[in-house]
Amino acid sequence: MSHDEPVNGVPRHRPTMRDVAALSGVSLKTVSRVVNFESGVSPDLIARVRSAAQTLDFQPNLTASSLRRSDGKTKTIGLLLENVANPFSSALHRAIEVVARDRGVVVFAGSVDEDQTRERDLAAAFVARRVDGLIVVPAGHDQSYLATERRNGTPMVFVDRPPTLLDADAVLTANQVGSRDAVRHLISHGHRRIACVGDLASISTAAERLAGYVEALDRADIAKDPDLIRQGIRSSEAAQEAVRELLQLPDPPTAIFASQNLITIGAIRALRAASRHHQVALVGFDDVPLVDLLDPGITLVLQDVVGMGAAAAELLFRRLDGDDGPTERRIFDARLVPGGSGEIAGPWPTTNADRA
Amino acid sequence: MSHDEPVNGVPRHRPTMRDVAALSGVSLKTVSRVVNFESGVSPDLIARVRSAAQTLDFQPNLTASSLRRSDGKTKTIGLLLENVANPFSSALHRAIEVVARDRGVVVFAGSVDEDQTRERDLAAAFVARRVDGLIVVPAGHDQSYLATERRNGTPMVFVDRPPTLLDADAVLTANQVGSRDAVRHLISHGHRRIACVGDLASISTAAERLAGYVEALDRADIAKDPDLIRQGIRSSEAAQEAVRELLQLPDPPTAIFASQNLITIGAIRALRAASRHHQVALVGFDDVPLVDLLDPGITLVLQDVVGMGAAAAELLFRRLDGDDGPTERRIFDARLVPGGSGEIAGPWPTTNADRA
DNA sequence: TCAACATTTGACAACGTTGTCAGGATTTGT
DNA sequence: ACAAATCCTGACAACGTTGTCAAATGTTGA
Repeated sequence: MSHDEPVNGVPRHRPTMRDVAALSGVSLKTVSRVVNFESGVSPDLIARVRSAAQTLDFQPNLTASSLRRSDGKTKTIGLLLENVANPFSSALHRAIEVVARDRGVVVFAGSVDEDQTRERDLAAAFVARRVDGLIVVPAGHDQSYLATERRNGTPMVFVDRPPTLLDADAVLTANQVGSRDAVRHLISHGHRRIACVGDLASISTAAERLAGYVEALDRADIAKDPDLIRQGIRSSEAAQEAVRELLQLPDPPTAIFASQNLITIGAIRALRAASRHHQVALVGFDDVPLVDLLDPGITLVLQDVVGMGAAAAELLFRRLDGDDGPTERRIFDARLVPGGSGEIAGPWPTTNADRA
Repeated sequence: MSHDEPVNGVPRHRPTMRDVAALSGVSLKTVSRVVNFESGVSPDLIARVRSAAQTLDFQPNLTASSLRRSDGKTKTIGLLLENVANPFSSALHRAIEVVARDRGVVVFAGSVDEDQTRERDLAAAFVARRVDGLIVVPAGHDQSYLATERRNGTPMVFVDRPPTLLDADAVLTANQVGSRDAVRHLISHGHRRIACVGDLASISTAAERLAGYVEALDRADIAKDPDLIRQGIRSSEAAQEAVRELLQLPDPPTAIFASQNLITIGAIRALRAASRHHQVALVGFDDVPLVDLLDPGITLVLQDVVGMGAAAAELLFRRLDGDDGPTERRIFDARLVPGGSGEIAGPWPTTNADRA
């Protein structure tokens, strides 16, 4: 007796439609029809199939189904994040999941860790599993490896950073405008020696935020001091060290613009360690949890992460629904939220140019 | 001419092994052999197949492959979290991903939102896609719906909360011991009127933490005052309100045990709003970001989330590798980390029973 | 009563891949 | 030079499902 032989009607392997068909005495195709709620099956057979499916606890195999189906859809999307555990990524993940859930679509999520190779490998792993679409926060500077996949008809939406060497939809933050506003805010509170601490210049968001800083200084006719511009900061520890050094300059900054959340955290620690947190102004780009509980509260430039995630998912599903219009680029504003640290007055006259 | 007719050798649909075989002039099976690095193919054919695969940009279809393969593995696991965006969940996710990545396994992640129906639906969605295994932070109190799936051979590991009405592996925190230690810590710092603010009593972790609180009071012969025990708190806002009310009691608590991170945050806000944060002691269970920057810093009981995630993934993969020993239950200690708020002295004599 | 039609059902092939097996080519031993 | 062994390759079926089509049944109209 084979180990697959049914034991009093119950197969020893995971039941298939074939088993349900055998138990209910109908053809395979009829089971398929019942399972897929197709019309034109007699109530009698529907009942028999349902009952057989129930006793066997039959669960349709969606992978086999999507292999055979003409649309080939797996009801699955792939999400490439910087790191599933960081708050920006996981908020995005959540927003996307909510939209996907309504459509019965489940989400593969993975961390790219700012590593180009990981990005390609992960995308390939998702494609190998035939996801219906991809949402990507890219790490590398060349997404041309996705070109064939795009031609094969897989929709993809980029979030936070635009695709490079590939034409695809993107949902972005107005980084430069947000940063310019942040720095203008500091200027309007009497600062002119303003430091900018940022991530790798090769990351597009970091570059745009630096550009916003530069733009604000230029408009206010403030000379840029290279000593006050620290880029390539990869961690909150590095940021803390960078700010510590800034504070020890002969002519230290009276205000700091931190272009990313980990950097903001490092800056807070450095200012506290030097007991300068009530003297040196600070504005950070991107959310930092619980800053409202700090003293002073931290002034932040907030991105609409949830809105961006929802927009990316909706755009992706619109493409899946057949929209093949030209690629879109949706830009979300970043909003300055005063918290205290950004309103510490500097030595120069204050202006109300904030909303000029 | 059909739309699938190859145009100068390049098929108009996503290329399959059949296309690669046609272009390289070998059989389908030989392509399969080359793609899977099977031995016994002549170097000449290997080269021809490789080159054809390259020109067509052939990507093997893993879903078809796992359907046909004898082991049926999809190299995919499903992860049911409370909410992908909360720090506990996403740290777990991350730790699991790291282990899975090494094995070429990708991760479906979804939020259960403390909703029993969502839990079942999400598990069913993962099973329908034939994940190789499941890691579950359960919401409901009956996982018997997974029994057939277990019998079908899908390994599953529960994390943070044990499965109910189902025998399966679990990775848990010693909640009661951790909470008892937290409350004992408060007692040793001179507190006897200690409030306990917790989540729904129906959540096993919340119940265990309450039990730890009770145990500590009992051991110290402190009478339990029902007014000081607030359960069923579902959000940081609710916690803030609950603590506000506690502080207005005729005989208010001198210390608070917050049995979960959102509750800790609510408690911090309430204490600050009442300007009692330097008078009323606070210990929170579970991590809260940036609490070391607060004044006072917050004393926390920390779980080893990363260790738990890694352990869960390793246990799952051991099962996938064929280990069919009895179900295991791994318990991780929770560690009290003094931060300041838990060491605020109470009106009663202090003891050094902390590590009795 | 019988053709024409509508309804319900099932046989069969196919989705893209891999397991089984047999056949042909090549090598080895004598 | 021939049998036996070895190596390489491909034909075919199968994984669990759905699309296509034809057969079987029942119903209607004249």
